[in-house]
Amino acid sequence: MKSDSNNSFDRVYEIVKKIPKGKVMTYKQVSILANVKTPRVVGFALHVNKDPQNIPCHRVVFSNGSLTPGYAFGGINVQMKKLKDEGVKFKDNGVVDLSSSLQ
DNA sequence: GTCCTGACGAGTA
DNA sequence: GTACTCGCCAGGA
Repeated sequence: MKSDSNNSFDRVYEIVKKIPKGKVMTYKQVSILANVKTPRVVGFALHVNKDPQNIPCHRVVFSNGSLTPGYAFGGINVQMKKLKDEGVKFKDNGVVDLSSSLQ
């Protein structure tokens, strides 16, 4: 029957799960790779993520490098801490340095 | 079956 | 340079 990545949501999960450690991806990038029309679906997919332990939502950031405001794991500070711990570089404004961390 | 909301992005004023 | 609005899709009530 249908494969795992047959739905847009599953595709988003596949992409996010494939983000390497120390790297981040923007909602737009995920939406394009997942073949979704709007990045909004990506955010919604992560919001209803069924495998938060396998889906590093903290590696998905805004196209401007900002972190997710509604981080479901604890908050932006936790998200930032995790990303820093993985080797992701941050700028002085508290946003991810996409120039070095963008997948 | 229908309406509203929602973790965004880009364009325009 | 900043702020606001519009468009898009999917899920839940």
